[in-house]
Amino acid sequence: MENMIRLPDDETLSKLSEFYKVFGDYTRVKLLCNLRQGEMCVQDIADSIGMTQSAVSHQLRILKGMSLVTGRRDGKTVFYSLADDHIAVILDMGLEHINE
Amino acid sequence: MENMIRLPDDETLSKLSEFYKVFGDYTRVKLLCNLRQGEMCVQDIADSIGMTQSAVSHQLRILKGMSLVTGRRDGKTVFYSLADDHIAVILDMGLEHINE
DNA sequence: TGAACATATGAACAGTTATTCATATGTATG
DNA sequence: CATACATATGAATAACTGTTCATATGTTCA
Repeated sequence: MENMIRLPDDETLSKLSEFYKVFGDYTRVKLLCNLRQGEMCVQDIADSIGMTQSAVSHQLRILKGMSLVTGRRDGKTVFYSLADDHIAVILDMGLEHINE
Repeated sequence: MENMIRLPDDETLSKLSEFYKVFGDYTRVKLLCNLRQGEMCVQDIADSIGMTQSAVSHQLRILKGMSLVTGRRDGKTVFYSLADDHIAVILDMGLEHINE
């Protein structure tokens, strides 16, 4: 019965929905797919997805808050990358799902 | 370079974010976790997650529209279940992620 | 230290979304 | 066919969310 998972408690479910919510926005998912290729700095992300620096920074804060990305400062610039493998797997599952 | 995935085009990204958006709601994710255990009818879902029949039905329509669940009618009642394995994998990845 | 650059943040507005309530549709059975 | 039951749907409202604009913080280098 490996497939049987107990129903998570309310707090876990709440965190879970907050976690997925982060993927549920065009800008953020585009941002994540960009980072899937490797780390990028804020302005390059902004240019790549056609968004202002401010908007990207706001979104990065959300992504960082949910531990989807991590930032690494190098002088003036901050380089962001995906926090862990779960994120890439979720992106892949999503892409597979919509390609059916 | 198995890990290298081309950046999806805008339409794909849009679909992708719409897909994840469905997970990004407490009621829906609770609903999905319930269905993870096996198929359920609408009223039982409503009772289980403490929500009105109407609210659940509205959410199920969204979930069905995005092919996250499928419905099977048996007489008066309709039984819903997860549409495919991607959904369960995504739920598992999410749970693993927040338990860290 | 002061100027220039990269990033972060706060407030406000516009657009979106989930629930509720009322009601409609679909199905079985007397 | 009429009633009862399960589910679905439409409209309205209240709450939430993402972007913009202005500005603040942090960092380098002359």
